[in-house]
Amino acid sequence: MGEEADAKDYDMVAGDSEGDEGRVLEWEVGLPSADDLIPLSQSLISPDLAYAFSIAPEPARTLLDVYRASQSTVSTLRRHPTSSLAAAALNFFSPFPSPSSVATDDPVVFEGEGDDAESGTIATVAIAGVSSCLPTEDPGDEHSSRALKRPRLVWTAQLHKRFIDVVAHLGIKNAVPKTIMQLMNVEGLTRENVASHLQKYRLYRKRKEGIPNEGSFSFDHLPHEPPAQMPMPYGMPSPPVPMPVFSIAFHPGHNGSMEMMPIVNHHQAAGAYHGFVSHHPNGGVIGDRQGDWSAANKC
DNA sequence: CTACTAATAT
DNA sequence: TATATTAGTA
Repeated sequence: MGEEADAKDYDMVAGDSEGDEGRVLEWEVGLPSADDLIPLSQSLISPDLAYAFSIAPEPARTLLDVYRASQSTVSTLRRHPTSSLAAAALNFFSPFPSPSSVATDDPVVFEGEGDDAESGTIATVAIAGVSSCLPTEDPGDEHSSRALKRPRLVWTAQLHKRFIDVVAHLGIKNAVPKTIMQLMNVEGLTRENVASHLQKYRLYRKRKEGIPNEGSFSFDHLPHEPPAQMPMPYGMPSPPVPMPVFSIAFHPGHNGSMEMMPIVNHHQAAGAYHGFVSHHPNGGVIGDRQGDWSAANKC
C-alpha cells in the first residue's frame, strides 16, 4: 500500500504565494512521510477481512477521532522533544499557554491587548508559518503571574471560514461548541471562543432568515451551493467510494480577488480538518456569505 | 460534572 | 461591535 495521493500539493488556494520557505519543516523531521502512513480516517483492514478474522469492526473513525489522535501525537511530542529542533518547533507552536499557533495553518490572530493596546492596534499573529508579526512579547515574561489572560481572539476570514465549513459539515444540531472546536482543529482555540462565535453566528443567521432578502451587499462568494460538482481535482467522491483521504485538498479558492489572504498553508499535522463539502446531513447550514462577517485581517 | 446557551460584561 | 465571561440549565 504505497499509493497515495500526492500529499504535497494540496494547498492550493487562490493566493499566489504560500510562503513555504518559512514553514516549520522541522515538524516533519523524523516523521514518516504521508505516503508511509495509513490515513487515520481509514480502517486498517477491510470490513470483510475483519469479519473473516472475527475482528470487531472498527468504530468508524471520524474526523474527531483523527483529531484526537493528532492531539495525542502532539502531546507526546511535547513531552518528549527528541531534538532541539523538535523542541524549537514545539516552542514555535506554543510559546505560551495562550493561543498563538494553529495546528494546521490558519492564521490565528489576536488583538493586541492587555497592557496597553487600547483600541486600534491589532497585533496580528500569522501562525501559518512565516512569523510575520509575532505577538509583541511573551505574556509570561511580564510577571510570574500564573493567571495569564488570553488575548482576545480575532476571527479572521480564514478562521471564520473554517468555522463556517465545520458548522456546515455538522448539522445544525451537531454544531455545538465543543465539536466545532475539535473539528476546526485550531490550536489554542477554546470552546469558549467557539461558543461565543457560534452565538453570534446563530443570531446572525436568525436575523437573516427573517429577511429572506439575502444579504445583497457584500461581495459574497460561493455562488450558490455547488450542486454536485466539485471544482477540486479530487472531488469528494460520493458515499460509496471510500477514497483514502489523508489530506484532501482544501476548498475551492472561491476567493477571486479583493483580499490577499495572508498566508495560507494547508498542512495537516496529523490530519484533522479535511476540506469539507457542504454535506449538510441535516439540511441545516448552507454556504455562508460574508454578509456582515468582514474580518479584520492584515498585518 | 460537563457542556450548551442566553445573558451580560468588557 | 466583537469577543469574553458568567449564570442557569439540560
